[in-house]
Amino acid sequence: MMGKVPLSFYHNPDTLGLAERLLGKLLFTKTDNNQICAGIISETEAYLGAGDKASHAWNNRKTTRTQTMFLQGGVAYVYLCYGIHHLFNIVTHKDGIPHAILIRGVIPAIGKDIMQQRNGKTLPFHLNGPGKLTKALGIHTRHDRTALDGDTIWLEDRNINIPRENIIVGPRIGVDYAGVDAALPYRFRISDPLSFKNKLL
DNA sequence: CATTTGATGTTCT
DNA sequence: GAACATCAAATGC
Repeated sequence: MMGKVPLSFYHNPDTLGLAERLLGKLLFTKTDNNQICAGIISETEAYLGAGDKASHAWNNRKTTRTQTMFLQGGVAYVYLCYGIHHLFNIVTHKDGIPHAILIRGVIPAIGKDIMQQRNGKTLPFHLNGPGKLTKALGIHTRHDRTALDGDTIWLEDRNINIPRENIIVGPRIGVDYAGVDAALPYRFRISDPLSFKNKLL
């Protein structure tokens, strides 16, 4: 299963399973300057829509912003957080079910010089933080609703397999407002990204 | 070290 | 006008 991830992958109703399987896949962008960058996904969070208080689409709340999440899986949901950070999510599930997966971390892999320019100074080995990777990859709120089978933002599977014992599952970050749902184990991350440094690419 | 704060803009009440 | 799926720099021990 090499190559570009097909739209059908994102139509899967098992959003939690998808969030885990995204680890190790490559996130590609070809945005502002038409140059290709990619990073290995190292951290994700699942947001399960209507029944999930931490989700923007909790209780099927439909607004201009959240409409994107109600689309069929396989499009980008990009929104602005705290006035500064553009956060990138992947919409999953079928049309009308507002599930999404937030990408919280990547390991820069391709086009690192471009990513470093965007980042300002140096480019760390591990870009941990949802606002940081979008900056380095050139993802902007203008990419909201971008289909992930095009040539602007897409994922590729390069057979990087993350063993189960190297995946840490835990509660999501920054969602304390969500009451009991804040404690749900919907966050997935590679336990020690540094240990993969030599195996990758 | 840990903790607080300032930046900044869109959305929702 | 408050809140917000954040981050880096400044401040306080």
